[in-house]
Formats: sequence, structure tokens, C-alpha cells
Amino acid sequence: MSAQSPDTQSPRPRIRDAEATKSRILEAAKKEFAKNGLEGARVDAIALEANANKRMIYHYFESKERLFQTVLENAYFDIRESEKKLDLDSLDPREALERLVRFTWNYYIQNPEFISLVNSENLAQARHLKSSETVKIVSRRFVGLVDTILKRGVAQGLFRKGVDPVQLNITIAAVSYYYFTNQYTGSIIFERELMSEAAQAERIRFNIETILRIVSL
Amino acid sequence: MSAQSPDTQSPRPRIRDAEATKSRILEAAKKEFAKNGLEGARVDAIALEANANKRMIYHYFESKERLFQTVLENAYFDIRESEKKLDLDSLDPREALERLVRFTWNYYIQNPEFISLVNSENLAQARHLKSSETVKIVSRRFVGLVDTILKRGVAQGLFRKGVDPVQLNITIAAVSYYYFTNQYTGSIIFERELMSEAAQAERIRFNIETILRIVSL
Amino acid sequence: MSAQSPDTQSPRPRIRDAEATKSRILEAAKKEFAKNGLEGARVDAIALEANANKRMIYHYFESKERLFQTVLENAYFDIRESEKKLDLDSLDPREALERLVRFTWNYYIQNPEFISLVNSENLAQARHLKSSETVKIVSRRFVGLVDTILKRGVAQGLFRKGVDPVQLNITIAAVSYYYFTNQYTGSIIFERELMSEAAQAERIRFNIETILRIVSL
Amino acid sequence: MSAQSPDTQSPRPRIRDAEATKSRILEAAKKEFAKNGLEGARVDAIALEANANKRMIYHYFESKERLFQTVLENAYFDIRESEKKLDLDSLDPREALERLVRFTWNYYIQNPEFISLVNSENLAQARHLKSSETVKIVSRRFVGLVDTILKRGVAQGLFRKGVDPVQLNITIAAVSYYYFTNQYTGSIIFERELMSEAAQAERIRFNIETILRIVSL
DNA sequence: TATGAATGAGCTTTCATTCAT
DNA sequence: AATGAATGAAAGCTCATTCAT
Repeated sequence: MSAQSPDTQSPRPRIRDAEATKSRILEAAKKEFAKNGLEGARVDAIALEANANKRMIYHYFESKERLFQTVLENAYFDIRESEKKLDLDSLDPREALERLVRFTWNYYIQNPEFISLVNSENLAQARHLKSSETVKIVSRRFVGLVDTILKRGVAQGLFRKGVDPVQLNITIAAVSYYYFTNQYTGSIIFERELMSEAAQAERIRFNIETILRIVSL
Repeated sequence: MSAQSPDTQSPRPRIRDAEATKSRILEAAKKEFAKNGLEGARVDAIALEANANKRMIYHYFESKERLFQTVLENAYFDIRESEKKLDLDSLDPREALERLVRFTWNYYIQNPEFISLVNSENLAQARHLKSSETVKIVSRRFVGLVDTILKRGVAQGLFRKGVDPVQLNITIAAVSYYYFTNQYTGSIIFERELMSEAAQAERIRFNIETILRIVSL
Repeated sequence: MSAQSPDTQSPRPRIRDAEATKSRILEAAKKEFAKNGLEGARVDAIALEANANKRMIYHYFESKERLFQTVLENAYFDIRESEKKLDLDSLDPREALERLVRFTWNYYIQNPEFISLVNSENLAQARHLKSSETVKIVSRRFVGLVDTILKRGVAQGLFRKGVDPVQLNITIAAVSYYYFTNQYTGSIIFERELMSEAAQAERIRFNIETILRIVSL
Repeated sequence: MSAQSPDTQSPRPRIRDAEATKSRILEAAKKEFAKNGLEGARVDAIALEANANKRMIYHYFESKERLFQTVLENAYFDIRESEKKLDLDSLDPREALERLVRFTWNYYIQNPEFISLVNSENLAQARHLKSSETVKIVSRRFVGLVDTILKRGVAQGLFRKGVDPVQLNITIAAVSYYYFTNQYTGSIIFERELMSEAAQAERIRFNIETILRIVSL
């Protein structure tokens, strides 16, 4: 049981490292919540996957609900951090939009938990996000992104006037998000494999076309 | 919904009417599953709401999982039935698309459970839909709808060629669906009331514009 | 459901025949109780197997417990009736014993439920038999059987004196009964197929030998 | 039975001792299964009797069925352990057989659950034993016991040749086992008190006689 | 006589959480 | 910091039995 000698190299470090334990728990929790939803997730499963003790979860995160909140906040924080690195201001407005659409798509691909977590939070009517200051702060920055691109496009005579940046923002998310979140039912309804490489490439192209047509003169 | 006479709210329908009981259970289950997800839904709560006995649920539907499947099949059946009544073929292709976008929006408004159920099913990786023949059959009809409109539009020189009807179909759903399913987190992220009458009207307009621009020459 | 027209010949007679229904229920109950024990037996399963309505069971037999009692009484009645037909008094005492041993064996083979029912009743500490007059009456006759054979054997100088007929009776039953009731665990413990034709023949021979040795001079 | 000190009956053993808890559960389960059978046994009753939490039962034993399996394996293990201590090889073959018959009898008297558990397992068609390696191993040793005695008896000119040790083994068990398992119905059928001290002594004598007559020249 | 609908009590099992060390 | 033992509440589900026709 406790046969770890302290100085030999252990494959899975039981070293008393609070930060490491916390982050292992968070990683495991993200997976479990994404896979099974808030209600479906099992604290036991998280502890097992995190190679941690169940008691630790309560020690660090107080409750399952709070753990979910932390996972969710981190998820929002991460996506906003990634967006910051896009450097859209240096690009031609049309290319900036295209890059943003591609980025959104790729982010969902590489972080499939994100969508699932957001769905869970919406099922819970965003009750965890409501009390989260962090999320509100990082979100503000993000909404400004599209607004800037639109204004630059209009100034350069490339885009039409009057496009609401929030509506556009929502639509950029929607055309990718929906495709992923509904991939399982969609594959059945449309009797088509929606997640093959080819199908994905086609969808990205379609989405870029859609967004550019929205802003075009 | 059910055959209750409207002015006498029967306190305890001990009437021995299997069909009525079944449909009360289904109605209650739809609500509960929509509100709390598949895992979060409580069989007790369904029985209570249906003014039925828990035992009856198992008698008629075998298990919670099967009950969910039935609810889901009915939901798909209902939306497809409503679409059938749209009579789009008699309209100008542009008007037909507009009506379809509006219909989709209104259906989600009037049947908020639909989105929630579909989300739950996707969390479950569509395992209930997979074994459902009913859904596959009713879906086939529906996919043809947009295809017909597109072809008519192209023939009349109103729409460009080469628009994939499945992609368009998905996009029509996406721009409405996403708005609803993410209304709670969205309201926080965008710091804007997304479900007010005005906000809704604006979104519908934006969506119609989006869809028409996709097909325009 | 109730589409039986009264005058056409129906494959499974739904004719209102109380005796037939009762006996179908009894037959089904015997099987179910034998297979699953008193607790393990399911009233539903009995009704299904009997091609009868569950309500009928309660109509005719009052409760599951009383149904079990009736089944058990019948089982005892049947075995005693069969024994009566053996006509042992006309045989040589040794042959009479042999026939009795063979009969016991064969009865268990042909009525495997008997053993199982008796086991169930013993688990219930014979609480159903206690109140049964029928069983006490038919049993009395039976105990006399062996006593008569023994006396005849002693009189003819074939058997030794002083063998207790009750002990012998018990032993005759024991050497067969145990073999059957423990056939499943026995096959594992002894790593031997106990129920093959050859194994059975061998056991019968051994049992006859055992019983005859008990009484021999 | 367990490690409770004899004079202080501890009202609520909240001691955090996994082994003790497990063995209390096993002891209680043995009683409950013996009394009510596999189906009739109540997990609640076991928890109560074990002075443990119902949750602990599932923690340690996974399911009611597995708990039964463990109880059963232990029961077989215990009887075989006791037999090992008999030291039959040092005795005269006839005395060895007598001792074995007496031992069997006494073991059933002192461990009345054993018979009941075995009966339950046979009702279940030995499905728990099938997957138990432990039982198969301990059984092998036991079967050799009688074989050795028989061979020694034949070598010394005391027993006849050709007696199958397995048949003898079964018969030794049968004449005691049947008496106990059928004590309740037997007392009614034979209208005789079968479990009095005198009745028992008489039965033991009869059984020893029976077994010795089987092997005698 | 016969039946399908309905039920309350209670079953096994699961879960998030807390206790003791 | 870390852990295994323990628990109350409640979940899904099953059962013998009764009701209404």
C-alpha cells in the first residue's frame, strides 16, 4: 500500500505536491465531466483517473459542483488565451475572419471537452458561470476582436456597414459548434459520416464562405 | 396535450385508461429529461408529474433508458410532422427558405425540450437513436426538403449552383439551435439579454439574411 | 386480445373451465417453485406459463404462499398414490425392498420437482405442511409399507431382527434423494459427471446393495 | 466467532478495521443466507446483524450474489479444514470409518448453516461454485480420504474389494445430510421427533452400522 | 369466469460526502 | 498532505397484491 520508498524514482509520483495533485484532478475531471455530463460524472472515476484520493478532491475543491465550476472556468480561460495569440490585427480583414473561423474549428477539434462542458453548463442554466468573475473578464476582451475586424473591413471598403459584431460572433461559433455537438445525431439523420477528414474539410470551406458572404458588400 | 377536460383538473386520474396514462407519462418524461438531462432526470419526479405510479413507467416503458428513447423518437417524429405541413413547394424559393428559417426558430421556441433532448442524446453519442428505425425513416423525407428548394431556385436563376443541401440544412439549424442552446452562457459572455423579444427578432432577421446570402448569386 | 369467438375451436382454450384453469396454474406453479424456490418464484411467471391471468391465481389460491402449499400437498399426494400401486406384498421381501429402492429412484427422476419442493419446504421449516391434514393422512399409510416388508423378511428368516423401519425408510430415501439434490455441487466436488446413464445405473446398484446389507443377517 | 472481546459487547463497532468488518459481514451473511436462502436473504438484514453499513457490503463484496459465493467458499473451506484434522490414517480402518461418520454428523450439528447453504447452491445449479477454484482444490484432498481408508481395510483383510470410494463417500454424507435437511418435513411425515438427543444417538448408531455393513466382507 | 390497470412496500444498488488516522 | 473506512440518502427497479370492469 504505502511501500513507496521516498528516494527511489517512483513511476507515478506520490510526492506531496499539492499543485501537481490539483492539476491531475482537474485534468481528470475535465475528461469525466465532458464524457458524462455534470450529473453523469462520477467522483470515484475522477479520483481513479487522477491517480488521487477521493478525499483530496474534497480537500481542494470542496464539492463536485465547485470542481465543475473550476473546470469550466479554466476551459473558458484557455480558449480566450488561445484567441489572444491569433494576432488578427496584422491581417487583411477577410483573412482575419477566415483565420478566426479556422481557429474556432480547430480549437473544437483539439479540445472536444470544451463543447461538452459548455453544453452541461447550459443544461444547468449557467448557474456556475453566474458567480464567476474570471469568465466575465476574459470574455470582454474576446467580444472586441470581431468588432475590430469588422470596423477595419468597413473602413477599407471591403465589408458592408451595419453588421452586428455580436450576431456575427455568435454565427461564427454556431456553424462550427453545432456541427460538433450534433455529430452523433447528425450522422444518423443525414445518413452521412460527418467526421471524416473530407467531410470536415468541406464543412470548413462552407463555413468560411458563409461568414464572408455575411459581411460582403 | 392529453385528454383531460379543461375545466375539471382531475386530482387523481384513477381512470383505467392505458393510452392516457402512457401519454401522461411521456409528457412528464419529456419535461423532466429536458430539464435535467438523461442522468439528472428522476423517475420519481416523472411519476409524480404524470400523476401516475412509478411502477406504471416500468410496466409500459421497461426502463428509464427506453423511456428516454421513446420520448426522443416522438420528439423527432413531431418536428418532422410539423415540417411536412409547411407546404414550401408552393412558394417562391427565397420565401420558402425564409419560411423554413422562421419555422425552425419558432419550433425551437415553442418546443424548448427538443433542443435539450437532442443535446442529451448527443452526450450519449446517439446510442438510443441508433436502434430507432422510426427516426431514420422520418428523417429521409426531411432532408429532401431543402434540396428541392435549392434546385427550384437554381432553375429559376435565383440561386447560385453548387450549394450542398446538407451543408445548408445544417447551417439553417445551427444558426438557430446554437442561439438557444447557448442562451445561458451566451447571456453572460456577451453581457446582453439574448432572449428578449427584440433580441429574438433581430436574430431571426440576421439568420434569414445569412441563409439567403449563402445561396445568392 | 379478446377476439376468441365462442364457437370456433381455439388452440388454447379460453373456455371458462374452472378446473382446467386451476390445474394449468398448479402445473405451472410446480415448475416455477421447483426451479426457483418459494422466494425466487414469480407469480407473473406462473401466470404466463399457465396461460392464465394473474388475477386468477389469487382468485383460486388466495396467495402465493397458499398456492405453494397446494402444490406441495399435491406432490406428496402423488408420490404416495404411486407407492400404493407398487404391490409389494406379493413379492419376496428382498425383491420388495429392491423394487422400493428402484421405485424411489425412478420417481425422483421422473418428478424432479418433488425434491426441489421438499427442499423449499424444509427451508421454510415445514410451515406449510404443519397445517396440512391431507399430508399427514397419506403419510401414515406409507410408513407402514417398509414395516410390513421387514416383518415378512424376519418371519421368513431372511432379514435380521431389530431393524427400525423408520430408520430404514429414511435411509432408502436418503441414498437416492441426496444424490439428486446435490447433483450440481456433487459434480464439482467429485469432478465426475453424476447424472449420466452409466453413473445412474451404478448408483442404483450401490443403493440396492446398501439397503439389502442393512437388513441381511 | 469474530475478534470481539467476550465480556464487552460493543454497541457500535465504529472501529476502522476493514478485516473485522468484513468478517462480521460474512458471519451475518452466513446466518441470513442459511435461514432464508439466496433469494430470501435480505441485504438490509445482513447489514443490521453485522452491525455494519449496507454500503460496506457492496464495497467489500460487490453484490449479493458475490457475497453468497464468498460465504459458500468459506463454508467448503472450513469443512475441509476440519476433516484434515481428523487424523484417520493412524486408526484401524473400521474405527476410521466410524470416526468419519461421527465427524460428518457432528459437523452438520455444529454448523447447521452448511447444509442450508449447499441446498441453496444446488437450487442455483451450482453456478457460484463453478467459477470457484478454491473449492475445487480443497475438494480434491477430501475425496482421497475415504479411498485411503478403503484400501487399508482391504489390505488388512477387513473390507471387501470393489467398493467405489466415491459412492461410499456420497453415502456417508447422504445418510446424515438427508436426516438434517429433511428434519422438518420428516418430523411431520413420520410423526416422530427426529431431533431429540435420543433420536440423534439412534440415528448415528444406525448410520455407522450402515456404512460398516457396506464395506464388510 | 376472466382480465388489464394500478399500487405500496421494499428490494438491490449507487452516490456524494465525511470520519478517523 | 494524504488515505481507507464508513455512511445517509436516494436512486432505479421489482414484487405480490388489489381495483375496476
